[in-house]
Amino acid sequence: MQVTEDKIPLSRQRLPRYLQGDDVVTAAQKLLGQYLVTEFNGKITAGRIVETEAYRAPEDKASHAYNYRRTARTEVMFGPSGNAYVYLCYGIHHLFNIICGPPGTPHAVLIRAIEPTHGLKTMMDRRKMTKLKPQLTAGPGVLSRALGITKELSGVPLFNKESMIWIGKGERTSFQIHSSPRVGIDYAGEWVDKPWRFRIKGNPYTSPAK
DNA sequence: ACGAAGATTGGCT
DNA sequence: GCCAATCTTCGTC
Repeated sequence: MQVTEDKIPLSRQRLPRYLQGDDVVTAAQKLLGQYLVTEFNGKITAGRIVETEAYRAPEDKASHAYNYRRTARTEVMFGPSGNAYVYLCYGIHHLFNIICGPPGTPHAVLIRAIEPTHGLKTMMDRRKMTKLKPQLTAGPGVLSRALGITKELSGVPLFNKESMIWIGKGERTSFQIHSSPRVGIDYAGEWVDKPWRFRIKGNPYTSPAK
């Protein structure tokens, strides 16, 4: 598998308007094709976002912030849009979200998969992999591990000049978006069926279908 | 080669 | 007690 590095711009950007409005479903689609980038100890790792899910609290039962539920964990979702929300799943996996919506509205977009583009060797070291395979970053838990993202980063701004993590502007390329129901939320009643999972059609780095 | 099944931990109600 | 993603192991083709 060949991946071309370095040609792709990873430049930081200012907080886009679509993250501040109340349409988190559109925001989840607009984030496809952009780059999720981290830099720790001078090591840059990045990948193109190829799969997302929208979470629309307070109405959305599948969200941790359903019905404005505030806990130590969810508190950052009530903070500024454009910040990170990172939580622990199964006590092991750190799942990365981008906070969206008008002030006080706890919308979020979960990043479910990226296509690795920069720092492949560093990512494979972190994942203890010797051969490049899609499972390097195809899945919300493994992508965080590859990029070095942990819940310590929950609440940090993604659109300022200094963060160790940011959203790099993607080049304008055309692709088809495939939408389907979200996964792992069987308890969420009527919200189970909303087609709020978005993926770049045909991309091999999207997480396994269910 | 591929799929199903089982084991695993922390945050919440 | 309920919720969740991934790795490993063990079938079957």
